[in-house]
Amino acid sequence: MKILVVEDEKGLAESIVDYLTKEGFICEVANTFWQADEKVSLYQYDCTIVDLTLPDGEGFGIIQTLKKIAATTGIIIISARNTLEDKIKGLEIGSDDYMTKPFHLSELNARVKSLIRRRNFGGNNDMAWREIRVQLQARKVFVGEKETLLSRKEYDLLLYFLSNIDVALTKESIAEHLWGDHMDSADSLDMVYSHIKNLRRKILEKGGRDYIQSIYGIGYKFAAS
Amino acid sequence: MKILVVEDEKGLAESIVDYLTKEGFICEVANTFWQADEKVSLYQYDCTIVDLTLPDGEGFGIIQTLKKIAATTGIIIISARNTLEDKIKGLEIGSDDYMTKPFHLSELNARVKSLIRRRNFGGNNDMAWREIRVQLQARKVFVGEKETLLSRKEYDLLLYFLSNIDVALTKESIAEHLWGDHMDSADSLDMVYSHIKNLRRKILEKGGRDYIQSIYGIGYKFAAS
DNA sequence: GGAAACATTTGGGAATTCAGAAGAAAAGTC
DNA sequence: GACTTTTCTTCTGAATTCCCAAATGTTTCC
Repeated sequence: MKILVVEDEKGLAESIVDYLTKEGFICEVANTFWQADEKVSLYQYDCTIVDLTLPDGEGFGIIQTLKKIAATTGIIIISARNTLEDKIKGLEIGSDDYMTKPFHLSELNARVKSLIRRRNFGGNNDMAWREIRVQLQARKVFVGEKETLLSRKEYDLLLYFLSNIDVALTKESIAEHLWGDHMDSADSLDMVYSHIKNLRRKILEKGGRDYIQSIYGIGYKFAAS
Repeated sequence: MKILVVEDEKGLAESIVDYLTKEGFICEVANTFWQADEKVSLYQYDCTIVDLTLPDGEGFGIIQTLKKIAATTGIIIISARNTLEDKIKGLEIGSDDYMTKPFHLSELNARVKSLIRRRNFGGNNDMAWREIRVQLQARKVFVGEKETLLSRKEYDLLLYFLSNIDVALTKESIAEHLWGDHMDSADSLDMVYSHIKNLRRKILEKGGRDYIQSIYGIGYKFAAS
């Protein structure tokens, strides 16, 4: 899961990233609205956290822009202003949640998780395809009737596949999804191989079929036969 | 997909080419604006990456020239200058995107892909003609109801044919499309024969008709009877 | 018929992927 | 904090796939 943090205070941005990274999210930071705009149009994020009080622009405008560019991104506003009008306006305009400074990181974390659950998977909290089934809120993965325990990377990888059934994914886009954009393309290939291998093994061990197809020179595809 | 990199710093040019080549693009380099001019007027590129700060000329002029010569080419400017005016001017003049040095190669890659996606209208569409059908997203090729597995070159070749139905393609333009212009013209012809043959075989094997017509002395044409 | 162009076959070699294991890092436990 | 356990990363060599080049056979054109 990838999160974009739009915040100009370096200290705050850093502590948010620290916290959320430890929670298993891939985090990236934009210091200005302009940067945020660019990043959102280039990459996909599961959630965007926006501080409304940045120096370089009118706050509410950017929310609408973000919405337009990437309709799939959930948005959480953080703001120093605590007026009810602002809150309502924020929600009306398209943000999904609203927090006022100061706040506890643990609360932000909880809201992010709740938001991602809500957005990506509507009311039903499972993803399923063939005999593979994932309970998102419980973070459990089943192969047929048997549960298999996946590590964080394996879990993220499986979810990435499940939300891209029958689509050819390049090794690079997989790497980018699992580690963010700070990775050297060359270095990350071995890691991708490794995690693919582990995921395959764990699914096979539970009696599942190997749906991860290798595409020579390209990457992988999750598909039936 | 072919990309032209206009950059005089050998090191930077090389690392860009390395990275994008691994991503599956065909890359060529021009060290000067003059060279770039020539190349663009001779060949077709899906995207041109231009460093504005080359020694041999006024930067913005070349963008307009490129646009005029090859309106179909997407243009990404890279520049050391970070002023807003430059950025705006660049976009006004007809570039599609703007990056400031230094940048991550992964970001450049993302921008190239996003640009190509934009230009090709979504890119998620299928291509089909007679009983040949290609699902671009899944990178699947069907002949009638049967799927056939193509290697990278074969796949590229088929796509080239499908986007040039009923058009006579010279062997040279095919070679140039598959390998770029760093090929010895003589050597590459045999390779073209080879890949043509493999593509033919794979389509015939699945019960398809042979739509690749040889035109003696010229090249090939993808057409019905 | 002869020369040029095209087609097919083959094998070496490069690039890519895989499997196993060991080392490094992180997380959990007492 | 020191220990164990898990996860992540890196490394090695083997296996696979594909690309290319050369040799040979076939067709087309004049």
